[in-house]
Amino acid sequence: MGDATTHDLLQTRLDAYMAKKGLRSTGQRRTIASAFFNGPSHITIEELLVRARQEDSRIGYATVYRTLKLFTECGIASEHNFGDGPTRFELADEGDDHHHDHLICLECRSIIEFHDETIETQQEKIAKRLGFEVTSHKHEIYGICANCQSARAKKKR
Amino acid sequence: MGDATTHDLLQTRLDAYMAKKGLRSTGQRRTIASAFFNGPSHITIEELLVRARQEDSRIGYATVYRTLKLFTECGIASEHNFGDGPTRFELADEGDDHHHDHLICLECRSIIEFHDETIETQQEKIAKRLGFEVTSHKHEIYGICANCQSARAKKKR
DNA sequence: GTAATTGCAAATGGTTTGCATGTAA
DNA sequence: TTACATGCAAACCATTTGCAATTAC
Repeated sequence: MGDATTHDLLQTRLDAYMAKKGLRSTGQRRTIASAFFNGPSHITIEELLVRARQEDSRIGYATVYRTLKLFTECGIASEHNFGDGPTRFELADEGDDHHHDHLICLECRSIIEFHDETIETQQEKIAKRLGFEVTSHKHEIYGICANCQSARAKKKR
Repeated sequence: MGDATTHDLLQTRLDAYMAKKGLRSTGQRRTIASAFFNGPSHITIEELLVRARQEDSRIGYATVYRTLKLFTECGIASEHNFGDGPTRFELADEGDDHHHDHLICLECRSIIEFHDETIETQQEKIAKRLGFEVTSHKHEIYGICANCQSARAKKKR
């Protein structure tokens, strides 16, 4: 993840989607896409706006919202809300077999990604048993990360 | 779930929490508690307000919010937001071993609960491997329920 | 040329809060 | 009698939308 190949793939998917829908490749969209591809993961609209404005200071709030909605629709971005503040966006997984979920530290708000085939499989089994056709899922584990645990232990001493 | 025993248990936990914090047992709180215990699961603040007002028409919006925050804090309610509209509340599970998660139909918005020990265990394993101390988790599967699938099939015919 | 796109500001929806009044203990 | 609780309206925050001006194709 994060290499040129991934970006190319996602860029291609975006281009295809825009072509199919008759959408236009504008300067703002290109700037926001670049900020999104090159910025940190789990980025917010606000953070993205700051980065995009370094390229083009006239970019507006609503445009970033609209553009990220577009990215999500076409499948190159996925959104998560981890229960505090605003929605965060990340590059989409490249396929079902690459899907990842998150552990979120309630103290420092750091985010760790994990992938677990056992859970994915089990989930499918449950859905099938209940006659459910799965579209997507959200699996978030909240807790205290290793770092914050030792910081706490230190404080107590 | 839903039997008198469960309610008694939760009521006791609520009373204990209020006593400990020096909070008062008011008419509004009793009314809202009763509406929550006897109403449908996955209820919204709005729905709860309507029900509570059948008992006491002067109950305000903010009071229901504040009361359900109290219920959540003391552990008798748990909240979920399934991505559309407002937060929904349900009676808390009675222990870690009873924890359940949700399947949500994107078409009819029905909610199915499931419990899976394999997933719970696997989740713990992942957290431990990453040095994470788990506080809570959220596992939601979104898709199309059996009913809506057959309704779709019928439409196509 | 024309339909898509943008920026802005205003609107929205869910939730929280300040404050004067009411009430449980 | 004195905190705590309540109702109301206003504030808040993230997000969406209407619209006139702009721009890609």
